[in-house]
Amino acid sequence: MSTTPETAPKRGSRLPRLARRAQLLEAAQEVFVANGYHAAAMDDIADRAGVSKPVLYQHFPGKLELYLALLDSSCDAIVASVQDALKSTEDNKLRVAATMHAFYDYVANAQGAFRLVFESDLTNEPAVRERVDRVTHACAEAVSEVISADAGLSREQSMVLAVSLVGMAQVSARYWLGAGDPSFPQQQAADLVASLAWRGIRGFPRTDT
Amino acid sequence: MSTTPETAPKRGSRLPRLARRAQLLEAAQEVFVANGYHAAAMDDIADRAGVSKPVLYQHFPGKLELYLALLDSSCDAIVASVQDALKSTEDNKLRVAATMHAFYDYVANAQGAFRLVFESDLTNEPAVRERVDRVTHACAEAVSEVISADAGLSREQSMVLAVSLVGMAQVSARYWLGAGDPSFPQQQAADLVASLAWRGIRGFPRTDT
DNA sequence: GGTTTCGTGGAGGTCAAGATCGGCGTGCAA
DNA sequence: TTGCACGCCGATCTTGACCTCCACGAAACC
Repeated sequence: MSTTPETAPKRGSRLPRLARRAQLLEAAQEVFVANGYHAAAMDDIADRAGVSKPVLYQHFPGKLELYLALLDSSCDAIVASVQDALKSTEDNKLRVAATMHAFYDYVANAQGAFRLVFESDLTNEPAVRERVDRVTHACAEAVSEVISADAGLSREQSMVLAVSLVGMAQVSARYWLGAGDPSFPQQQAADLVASLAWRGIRGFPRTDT
Repeated sequence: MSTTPETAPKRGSRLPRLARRAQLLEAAQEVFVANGYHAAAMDDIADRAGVSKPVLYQHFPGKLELYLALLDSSCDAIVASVQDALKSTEDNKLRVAATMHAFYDYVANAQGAFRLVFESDLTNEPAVRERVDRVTHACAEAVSEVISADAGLSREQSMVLAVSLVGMAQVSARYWLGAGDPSFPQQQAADLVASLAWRGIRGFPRTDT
């Protein structure tokens, strides 16, 4: 009848509010990444954090807000990473490589946070859709500025090219991660795709065959 | 305007089994495309088809099976389209262009069936994940054969490049469709991205700067 | 050391959505 | 004309997940 008298590792320990919130966010990210939004239950998140559900609801108004908090972090992370990569040099070839590596780093690390952005199962929710689209748009816009500055293309044209490069990075990085081939390391894959991107984009708008 | 010009779905009219099934599939595709899997209710699908829910369950065992039937059609369509495009010529530059146009055609037409493949919100379901991954894999493999035949790269390398090109086509086509800019027609966008892809992939494995 | 306060925990309400049963009407055959 | 068979519909059930209510215990303060 009585619960285990000896103190469980985390069960029952009181934490400062911010620490508790951080712990809840971490637990929620693990569950959302592993199961997606719909298959993730608030019970699972609370259990994973070692607390009960009311505690969760004292920190977040609902499941959607909890998800959006994590999604915002993930979106900000990848966008900032890409922007930093683009600002890291003035050599466009190195820029392409740095940006490609930024995508691969993000996919390979960040505890799978990329799944929240690139594999969300809540894209019908307008708030989610808006954030996910914003990531592609922001990354592409940063790339597009570099393209249009050097190539003299129209805004729509350079945006389509930029989105193409972003899609290339995003899809290939996810494929590389899913393949999980240890004989094909991250650096090598990212460099290969970066060379593909650079060969494609350099020299625009030359139209030779 | 409704996209059903002639079929008069009168409430209470009896249809042959196959015709009814086709009608149900069409209605289900509209609802799934518009709302995604989770937000789509079986009631909505039945209403859209002008029948009641029991009829739906007499044709399909459950919601998942109905979805998978549609998903299979969409997957087969895009894979076949890409394979046809690759077989349509022996000139690799034209191959790239034809394949890119295949993606753009698929996204622009097919009543939004591409959403089932590229924007599914049921990727946590293994059966769905398997089919969606299979599309990218099959398309990339077809592209990869052409690449490795001409470039002498390893299988893993040519697959990563092929997946990159597929991702480029897929993401840029969806972006172009979402932008909905009438002054930037499909043909022009597809050609632009095709030229990006061709500049990138031609001449591999040259490694000059 | 006692009291007060606040956070925690288990048990429960509510509701939406997938999945199913008793009437009903139509068309065919005798 | 009339009985029969078959497919369709309204109404219902159940499940599962999000979201709160009543006891307990630990910390803080005088």
